[in-house]
Amino acid sequence: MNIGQAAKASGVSAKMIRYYEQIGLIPPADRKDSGYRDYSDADVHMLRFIRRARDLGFAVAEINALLGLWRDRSRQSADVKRVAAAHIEELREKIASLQQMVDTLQDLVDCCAGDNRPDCPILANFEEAQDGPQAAHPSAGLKRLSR
Amino acid sequence: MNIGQAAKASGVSAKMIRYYEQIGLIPPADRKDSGYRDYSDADVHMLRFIRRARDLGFAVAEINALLGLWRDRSRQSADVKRVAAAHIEELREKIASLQQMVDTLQDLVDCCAGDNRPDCPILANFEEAQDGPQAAHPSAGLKRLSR
DNA sequence: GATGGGGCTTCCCACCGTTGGAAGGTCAAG
DNA sequence: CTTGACCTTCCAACGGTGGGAAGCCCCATC
Repeated sequence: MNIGQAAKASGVSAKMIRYYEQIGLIPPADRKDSGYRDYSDADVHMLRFIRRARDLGFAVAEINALLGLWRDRSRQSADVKRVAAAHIEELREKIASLQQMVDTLQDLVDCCAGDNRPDCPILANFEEAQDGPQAAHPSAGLKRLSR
Repeated sequence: MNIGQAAKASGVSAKMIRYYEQIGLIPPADRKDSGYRDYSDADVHMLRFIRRARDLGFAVAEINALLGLWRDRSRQSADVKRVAAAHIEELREKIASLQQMVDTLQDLVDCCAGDNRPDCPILANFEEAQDGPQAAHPSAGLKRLSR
């Protein structure tokens, strides 16, 4: 199976499949004599797994952990649950931070006449507001996975 | 005033100040004979404005628009309001998408025993789930601002 | 057998915002 | 004069994804 077929079957673009291979998230694909990558149904299955995890917002490094658990038939579901719960927590924090922005902005917007006069509490706030929260950023990067 | 002072006073890092200048979000700073950038209180004021806007999640392109309105003494508050409202909408969509992930994941986590056995509904779902939503992506990039 | 078209290969570049570092010039205090 | 803190420019990286060029491969059709 060529990379294009695997892409269609898994929902992961050919570009991303090559990228995942490059960073070591997935093992190097077999090659045909022509040099073309050759994918099995099992490979596609794995790609679908990855796609699902990405759709749920897992970062590549987290997916790497999940893939490890997935392949490990003697895993403990507690480990999977822990990874998922941690991710939920990250998502909730992101949501809270975004929601905070929305609340602040909505207050400002509600105070703004929104007419043809120049006076605007939104701009006024932007001018005057003191040092903000400068939201802690996540970091936790992956440089190169396994291998 | 050196860039370091301006950074401290505005809450925008020196690195970012140079970057904002480079992409044209802010005009090139005056230079002293030494070649050092020289900032006025007005410059710092503008940087604080930018910082506030970034803290509220505005993208650089949006800040560019806001800065234009800020400088325009004959602006109409309706224009500002429109930009802010549009941004709120973006934020809400992002939140909704994140919340959707949380909901799905929470259901899965709730179903997971989280013990020492390998059976895990989370992994099972990742294996089986059909084609997901593949969330529409925002795009709308800034290549180079003004000038 | 030749030609064409579509898929595959690798490679580099872009996005966005931010941080880090290297190599060198400047400034102020000791 | 030396030291150290600051400034300058340039280059690279991070996450993940898409775009495109140059060249090879495979298959079908003439």
